[in-house]
Amino acid sequence: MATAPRRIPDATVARLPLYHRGLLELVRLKRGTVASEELAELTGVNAAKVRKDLSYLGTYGTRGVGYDVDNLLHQIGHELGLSENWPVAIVGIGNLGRALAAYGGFSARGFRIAALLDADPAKAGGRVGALTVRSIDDLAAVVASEHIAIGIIATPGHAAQGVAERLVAAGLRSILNFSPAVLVVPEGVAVRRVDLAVELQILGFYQHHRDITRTIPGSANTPDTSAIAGS
Amino acid sequence: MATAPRRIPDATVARLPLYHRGLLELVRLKRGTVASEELAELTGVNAAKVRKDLSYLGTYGTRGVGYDVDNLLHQIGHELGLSENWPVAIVGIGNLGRALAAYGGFSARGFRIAALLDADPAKAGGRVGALTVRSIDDLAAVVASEHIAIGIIATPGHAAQGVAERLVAAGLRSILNFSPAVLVVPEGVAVRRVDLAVELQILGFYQHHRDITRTIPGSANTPDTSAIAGS
DNA sequence: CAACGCTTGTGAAGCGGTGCACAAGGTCGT
DNA sequence: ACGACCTTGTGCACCGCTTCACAAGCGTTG
Repeated sequence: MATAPRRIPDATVARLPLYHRGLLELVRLKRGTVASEELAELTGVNAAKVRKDLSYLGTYGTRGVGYDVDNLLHQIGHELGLSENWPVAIVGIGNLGRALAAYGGFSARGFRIAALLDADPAKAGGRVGALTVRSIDDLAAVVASEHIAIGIIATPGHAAQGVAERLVAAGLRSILNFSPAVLVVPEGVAVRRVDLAVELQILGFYQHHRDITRTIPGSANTPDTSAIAGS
Repeated sequence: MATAPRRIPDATVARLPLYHRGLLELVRLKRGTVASEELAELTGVNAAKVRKDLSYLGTYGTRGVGYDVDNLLHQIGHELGLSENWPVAIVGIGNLGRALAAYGGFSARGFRIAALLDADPAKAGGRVGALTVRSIDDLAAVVASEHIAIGIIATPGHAAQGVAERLVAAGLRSILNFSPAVLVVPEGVAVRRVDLAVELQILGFYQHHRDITRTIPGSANTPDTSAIAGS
């Protein structure tokens, strides 16, 4: 009944969803057990790392056999708090907010879009799928009545900090920020930032430097670009 | 004229876009110079880290004064290959693909959506903003004629690997993958994966564990949650 | 022109994560 | 029942990144 005693490293936490998805795939294929080697290949992770990661959750494997797919899936789901079916609110119903609201991938992975909010009075009252867009002023009421656990910010950058403060004031402690702004929040509030342009810029850097080194045949000793493909 | 001699660590590369955006903000505020301490606060990064990161680019700061905003912005932009104005193709014009196509943030950061592609014949020929959706079968021709440098995959997971292979076959070496699939690509091809559900699941983990430890008053010694807010 | 204050740039220590290599401990066939 | 085989779980060495602390260097002021 006791939770796993060990503290789980952040890097491992970030990979658990990956394993979770891989296991979902294996369930679909009716596979009963899986070896770390196979799960590693499926998720693009080193096999030793897979075993070490899973060992943090407890001893759920069987030596000589592998891991029971159903059981492992359940354990990881439990660790991620997936059974909670977290209600999520999206703030900012522009192009991105609408796309997120319509994205089917969330419900299959333990999340339910429970509310849509926007500051624009013209948008309030409009419908997106099965939900009605509400005013940001109703935030506190919506968070309470829908038991919202996680807030997604999909506003322009200049509005993000203000929205974050209102989310925190409403009691939320988990924020997913799609705006390019860097949020300042009180200690204890978790923020993850996904900046679409940043991802492109990182790719741009490597592309640019590949181009440069290719035009300089002298220094073409390929300094381990495998790290790129591996990331 | 020579490029900075030192190899730039991956972790630093991932932060350069952050600094770049912070500097854009400072330009807007007409600030002439900026100290590492201030840039650190603006980007949520440790000041020593800022200095070390910038030192990889060369010596662009002035002791006792700080960094010249315009110059530093230019240097980082150059390092990121930003002046290239990379032409980008989006494959998969569903909700997410359309939102990405309409996202204004790209053009301001050195990227231009130059082509939209989809496998669904019903979608080909349709218009999104100023662009016409083309068939995925035209991929090679489009990449060549538009000089596409980066491909964005916004298809469902089951189609992603196939699309990736076609992108690589067309000569692309940089892929941004929004599908939940883990792509297998040849060495030398850079892939970055942004899984929206994964980000939520990571938040779910921390939320879940906060809830657990809060209900167990004994172990409430707050083991450095600043790492959460800091990430 | 010299002394002072401020900020950079970096040596070095510390930390977390990775990956190897192997013992421990199962299963399966005979 | 026993031995061969397989896969987990983990100790350990390594590596890259982070962070501190401070000397070096620039501008400014008296």
